[in-house]
Amino acid sequence: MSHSSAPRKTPGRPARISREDIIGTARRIVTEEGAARLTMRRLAKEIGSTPMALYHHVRDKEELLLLLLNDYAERTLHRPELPGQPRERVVVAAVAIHDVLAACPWIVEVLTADDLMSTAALWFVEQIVDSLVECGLTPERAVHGYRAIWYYTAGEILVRATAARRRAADDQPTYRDRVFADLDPDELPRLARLADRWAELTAEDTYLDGLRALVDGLLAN
Amino acid sequence: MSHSSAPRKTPGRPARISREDIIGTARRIVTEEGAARLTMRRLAKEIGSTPMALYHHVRDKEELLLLLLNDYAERTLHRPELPGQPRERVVVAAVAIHDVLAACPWIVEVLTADDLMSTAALWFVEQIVDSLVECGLTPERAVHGYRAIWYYTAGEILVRATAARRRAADDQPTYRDRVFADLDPDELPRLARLADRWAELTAEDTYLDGLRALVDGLLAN
DNA sequence: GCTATTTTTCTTACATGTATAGAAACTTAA
DNA sequence: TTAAGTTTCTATACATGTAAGAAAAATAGC
Repeated sequence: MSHSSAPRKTPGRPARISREDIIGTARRIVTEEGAARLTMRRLAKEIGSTPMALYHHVRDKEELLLLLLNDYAERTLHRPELPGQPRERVVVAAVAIHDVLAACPWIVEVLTADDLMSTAALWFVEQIVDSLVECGLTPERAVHGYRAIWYYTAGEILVRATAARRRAADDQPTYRDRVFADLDPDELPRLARLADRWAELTAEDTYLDGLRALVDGLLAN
Repeated sequence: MSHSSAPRKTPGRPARISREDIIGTARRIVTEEGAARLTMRRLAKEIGSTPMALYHHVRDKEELLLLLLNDYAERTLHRPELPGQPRERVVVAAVAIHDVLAACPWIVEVLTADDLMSTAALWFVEQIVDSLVECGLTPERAVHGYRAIWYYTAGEILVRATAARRRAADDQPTYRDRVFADLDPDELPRLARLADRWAELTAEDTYLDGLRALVDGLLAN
């Protein structure tokens, strides 16, 4: 842990842990035992330090999770072959981001980030914005289009992940199930008729369909 | 608080607090002092009970917040005049839901709900699904279309609310600002050229534009 | 070498959500 | 009247994130 040569230059007590240590250990805990086991105390013990020492390297636990998300993106988000048609490029880039994030359940707590900001993810943002421009949108509308895609993508992941978590935690039927069980067919005829198929229909993965619709709509002008 | 007449029928110790008491008091605390001040201890004290007594009426704090959200929807989500054209109906119904939710910042913590499920909100869901069918979609595709709209709407609110919260908490420039400050123009030319306008562009409210694009795309087949 | 300064770490303490165990207050049946 | 059963409430305890400030370990100036 100590560096014998190369006299230090900065004053102050030398750090015994680094942000990289923290992220690396946190990643190990999360991948081995799940995000629920990642506590500041546990992390500190694993590193051989104290909980409050961590707070000199990360602002709070949320920042730690964001760093973890960037780290995860950096090592899992590989650049795919993008198709030649710009419209398809948008779809493929968005799907790539979506699939990597959706495979990572603990992400929910931080996915409300403004944008994806790891340098790995930025390449995808670039591809999306650039392809939208190539399709004829102004740069401004291309940025807005990318944002709409991001809203849709983040929303899909968040809503589905939360629903899955609630289903896993509950043995009883959901609140939603109870509400749908006794809909008034006069007040809400369409929903009443669909009630018994609602769970099945909303369980289907229609991310790609919605994405294509959104992209088509964005480019329709 | 005591009911003199009408002999009780249920065995067991009579309840001193009700779910309605809890929700009502919680609503008062949240509207008067903000969601951050709503703690189980504070709520219990305000009601004149103990924290753990609340747990016989709500499963946990998350359920309390969900109940609070439904309560809020019930009293704020009024049915608007819907236009005659079904496509416009979809847009107007979605915007109505969006605007009510977006005006309610504390909602973020529970907005990852599967769907909106208050009876007030269900009317809007009915309108959206029914209008999509009237536009020619099958009922199945209409449900999927509604879900896409919900993903987009929830995502927009969550992402924007979280971004606003982070901006409010931070005096320093955001992580995003720092990343955008030194983009490599060779690697990410489009983003580099837009860098200094990114904050401004993403701050614009383009919910309606994105919604119209999505609806157009959903109906384009 | 001694002191001041700076940076990191450690100690202690608090607020919060909630699990657990059991007491209290009812109704019903014997 | 008492015993059993049921529901609600209370007391206590624990894990967690993190604020506040003391302590430690380095450099810089004298």
